[in-house]
Amino acid sequence: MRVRFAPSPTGALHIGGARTALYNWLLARGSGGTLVLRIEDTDRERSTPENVAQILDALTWLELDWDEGPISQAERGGRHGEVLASLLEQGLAYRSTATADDVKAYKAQHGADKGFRGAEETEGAVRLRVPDDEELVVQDLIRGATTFRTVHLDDPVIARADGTALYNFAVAIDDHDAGISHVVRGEDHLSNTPKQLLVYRALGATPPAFAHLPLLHGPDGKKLSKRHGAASVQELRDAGYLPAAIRNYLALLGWGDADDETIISTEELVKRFDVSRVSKNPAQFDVQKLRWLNGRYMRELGDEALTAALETHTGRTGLAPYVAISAEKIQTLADFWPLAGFFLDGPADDPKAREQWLGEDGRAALADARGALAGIPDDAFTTESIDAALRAVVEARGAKAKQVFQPIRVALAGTTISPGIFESLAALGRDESLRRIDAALAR
RNA sequence: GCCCCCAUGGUGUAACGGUUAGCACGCGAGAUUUUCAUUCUCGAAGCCGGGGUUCAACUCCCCGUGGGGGUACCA
Repeated sequence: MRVRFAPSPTGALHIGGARTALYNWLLARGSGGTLVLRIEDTDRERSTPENVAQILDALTWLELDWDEGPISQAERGGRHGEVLASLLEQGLAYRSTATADDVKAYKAQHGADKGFRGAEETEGAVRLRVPDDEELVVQDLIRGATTFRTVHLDDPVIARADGTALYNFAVAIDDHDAGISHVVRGEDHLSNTPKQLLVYRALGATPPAFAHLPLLHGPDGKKLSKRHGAASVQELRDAGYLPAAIRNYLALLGWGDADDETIISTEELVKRFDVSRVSKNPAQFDVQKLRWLNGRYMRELGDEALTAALETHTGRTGLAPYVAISAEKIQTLADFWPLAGFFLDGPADDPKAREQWLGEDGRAALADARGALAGIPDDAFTTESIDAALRAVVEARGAKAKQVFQPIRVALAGTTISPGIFESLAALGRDESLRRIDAALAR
């Protein structure tokens, strides 16, 4: 089995593209086949080296490796020209200067459902001759057979007037030459497939097996965009998601197993993935579920690996003491700093928190707490001893726990949200804790 | 307009002719609790509509409706 993945070099790797890449990868890895990466760079505007590099970078970060490629248009141009000349010579294609308006006029005359048939000229773009009335059947691994009648099909332009190949022509030749057996791509290509089938036929080649994936939408049913959380793999990376979590989420977004488990390792995914079970419905990207899943993956990482990931993501070091006590409170790597940054950068400034918890009562409680904490020797400043000391303060004051704990929290973190208060004090150390409490008391 | 695809709760999916229509996220309630979370328990919420076929239809067929895609000298 030879599977090919052919992203378009638009710069960012869109989530839909990432899912397509994943499915191709799972298919190839699951079958012990080969994954061929080809860049669909027949578009002259978009195919910049920078854009191609970005796509490759995103795939690498997602840990979706490939066996061959990337193959690009530059190295294929000669071959495309060869085939083109041959088709022209055989009369399977012809030159035409017909424009989109000419096609419209043709339909106005012959009927809206009649495909455009041009007259042969000596110059212009190259169009493929489409048979009069024939049924072209796309055998799709997901949808079964889809029939297109050639009467409805316009003679497609396969090359520009300057002889450079267009997508529908180039893909077929490239895939055929690369010996591709499976083409898995977005549903937006389904309607183009009959044109490609015609190219395969002109080549005298057997077409590969196709699988057209449903498209992805944002929460509002519209096209996925940045305001939906993230639209590209690059954005997901910046937002602090883990590749493994994204792979798991994407796999489940449009595919389901008979035993419906939610958390599936990539290894397990490779074993179980089956293209024919891919859903036919377009799916909406749900950031909430991705966040939840990512949280699970982060906690499964363990303190050491999570610390490493967080240090890479934040660009800071010495995070280890704060990671373990924060892990259960964050869902993405980006969630960490707002929660635990105060350990290293000092308390945040939240006037509302101060107002609510450092009023007269709060300060009194804080003063008592300070006394209790100061009574703990420096080498015994542990979660346990802090716990005991503070609970004694709560009891002595006849207060509710939060009436004592929240003022301390605000003194240390500046906000009302932080890791556990005993753990936070212990992580900060006796001296720094007392210093921050004094500072809060002095305000 | 024309061509093609699709249709299970808010979201992603499972069941594929006979089930109280399952699971997960989210949501609501409760338990745990020092905040926020985590974890656990319980709950609300679904087969687009109409015709067939069949003893029986979410499952098969047709029509309608709705959504999506294509219709470029883009990919």
